[in-house]
Amino acid sequence: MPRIQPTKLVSPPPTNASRNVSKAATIKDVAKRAGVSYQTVSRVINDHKSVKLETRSRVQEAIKAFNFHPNNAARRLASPRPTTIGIISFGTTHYGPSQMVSSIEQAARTRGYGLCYANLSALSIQELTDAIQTLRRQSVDGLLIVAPLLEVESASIGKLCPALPFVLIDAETSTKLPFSSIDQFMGGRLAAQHLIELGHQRIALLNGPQNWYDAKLRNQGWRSALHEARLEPLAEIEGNWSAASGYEATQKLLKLKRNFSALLVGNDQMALGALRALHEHDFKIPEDVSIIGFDNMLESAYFEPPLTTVHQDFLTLGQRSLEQLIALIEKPELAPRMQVIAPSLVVRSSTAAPQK
Amino acid sequence: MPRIQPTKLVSPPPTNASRNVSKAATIKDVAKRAGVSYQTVSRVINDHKSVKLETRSRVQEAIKAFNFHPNNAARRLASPRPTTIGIISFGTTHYGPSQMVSSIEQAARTRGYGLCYANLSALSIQELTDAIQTLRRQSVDGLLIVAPLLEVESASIGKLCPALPFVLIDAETSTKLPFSSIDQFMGGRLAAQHLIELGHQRIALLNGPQNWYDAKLRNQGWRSALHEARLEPLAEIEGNWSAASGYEATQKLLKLKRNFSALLVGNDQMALGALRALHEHDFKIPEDVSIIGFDNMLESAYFEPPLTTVHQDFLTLGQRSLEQLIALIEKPELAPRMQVIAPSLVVRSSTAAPQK
DNA sequence: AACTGGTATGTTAGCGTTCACAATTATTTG
DNA sequence: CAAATAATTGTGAACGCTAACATACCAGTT
Repeated sequence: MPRIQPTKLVSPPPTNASRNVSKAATIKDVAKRAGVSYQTVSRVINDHKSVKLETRSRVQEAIKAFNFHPNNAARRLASPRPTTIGIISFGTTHYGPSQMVSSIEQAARTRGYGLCYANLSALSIQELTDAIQTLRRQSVDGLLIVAPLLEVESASIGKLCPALPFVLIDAETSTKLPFSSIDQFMGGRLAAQHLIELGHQRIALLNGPQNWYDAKLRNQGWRSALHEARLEPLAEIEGNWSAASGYEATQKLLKLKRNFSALLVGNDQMALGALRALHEHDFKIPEDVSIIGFDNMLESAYFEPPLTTVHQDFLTLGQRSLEQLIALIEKPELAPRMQVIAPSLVVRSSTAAPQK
Repeated sequence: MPRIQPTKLVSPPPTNASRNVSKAATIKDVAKRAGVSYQTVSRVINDHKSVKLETRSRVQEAIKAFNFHPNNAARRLASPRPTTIGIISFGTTHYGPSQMVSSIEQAARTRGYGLCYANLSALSIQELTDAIQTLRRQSVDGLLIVAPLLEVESASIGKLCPALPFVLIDAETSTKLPFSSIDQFMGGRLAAQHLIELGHQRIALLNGPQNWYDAKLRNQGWRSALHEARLEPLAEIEGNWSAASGYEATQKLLKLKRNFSALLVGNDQMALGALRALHEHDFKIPEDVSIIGFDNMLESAYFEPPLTTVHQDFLTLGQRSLEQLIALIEKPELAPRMQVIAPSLVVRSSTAAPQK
């Protein structure tokens, strides 16, 4: 028999059913169906020991029936247990950062942490503040910052993150903030030493952008090794990490006619551009010019010729820094303050002894 | 005067102060300081109109003083307003996916949404289920899935995401699930047509991994154009997107001695490997062999020689699919179901008419 | 029989916010 | 100037969960 609608209701509010939003089941729905109190359901969810096996399975069945997922917001609110970490990255279209982000995500998931993500579109305090704000709103329990910050920015993070543990990755910090990185200085030295051992004396530098901490350190590493061998760089020029910039920088370098026999390059992508420029001027690599990159990106073994470079283990770095952050969150007093991973040299076919 | 400790307390529980956790300020603390009710503070936070200017600024001051950030967990719990979207990605070390993830993050931030992130380490239903579960726990309001899922997986997402809006990006779906992509088939056709117009007839295919939807479509696009020109592929071989696999595949192809004059390659990285292999066998590019890639990754303009390829606008794709998801969340009935972006051909120096 | 101690469950009170409404004050209007 | 209206502020409840405590039950001790 059709029910008579009260005439007042011209347009009834859309029911959940009609909007297909069908409010998610809660712990109470599950409890009712399983015939227990909601607290028991909570115990099952959290793997609490003191629940009878039979009750437990009954609850689990109900959970499945409702396709129930505990509401994380409520959980966070009710319990101080940390559940989410935030990651701030910069330049994820570059090889290193993107590697790191995915290894961190992987590690976080296995440790039971969720991940919130913010990306910097520029290296400014403003952007950084924004990103931190965004993540704070997500109420993350800790922050992993994968960005080549310089001292100024690093220092301000402490202020931006009161009462929020964080780990800096590849950032400059003299002030004992917790950080993790690969030893860029050492990497630079490895590269330069390799050229020196081959007998090169006329060496030019193709730097990465000097507002990146990594780029600065690599440069210092190169210089340190050169200096030890009583050499001076023949010329020096700066790119922005891209192959395009490597190409242009090398063109400029060639115009200088300084006649270098080897080129130290800030990363593999710029090295690719450099190779291109040298080829256009009919230089043979490595006979006429030796060239060495940095990063050991997957592709560099297939450059023309395969590139000698410095390998960085981004995966390990990502994992280690996550561990460090979790330690910092869970037992602040025991956490290591800093971690540095050593890079290694990968010799391929773009370097050789100079021709006489 | 030293205070005498009660002897019972052997190890006092660490106070908040000693752990430097100093519980974050809440809306009530702010209210008290500003001399208003907590509701008024809430109004200020949410930009509600009916708050007197003077009161508002008083509250804002208090907010600053406490460095107060609204607790998102509580907010979510109390209000149905969506705040967070989840992104599931695969293969972020590749050019396309990483581009997309960062453009999506950018767009989400400006729209006021936070981003939770999960990465698939493999293309399996298991991994997918895991990732969705992880994001569910974060109680995201919608899902963006950047993964080259095949029909099987796409279909199961509907079941895995009951009552959770999502958009598939670059996934195969015949069943009208909301999705967004770049027209891979058309891209394939563009590439093949270019070679055909140059006069090539002996064309070999270097496919991407055929369990990726993109790779399949590109292949179909190639074949469709070849078929129209009454051509058959001379040979066909499969790589896994990496430069390494492109190198190996090309070596195998060369062993077949099928004497191809042009090579259609599934992406730029494999094309890099192919170039390397061909150079090792002293082929001149493009005189002896023309080669064309896919993606137009930043580096491809600096390959040896600069690579002709198919450009995909990942940034736009990322933004559009975010818009689509937000529409789906906010007004489900008005949201577009699908979006397809056209790719374009970029001609550089790796293609030319075949030698007679 | 009364006590211990364990195991299994239920009850109460928040967590920090927003929502719907009630209450107050200021401003207009007839 | 009273009444009506608008602007502003406050109150109670609710969101879904967990923590801490309270209760009930069952051995096994003394």
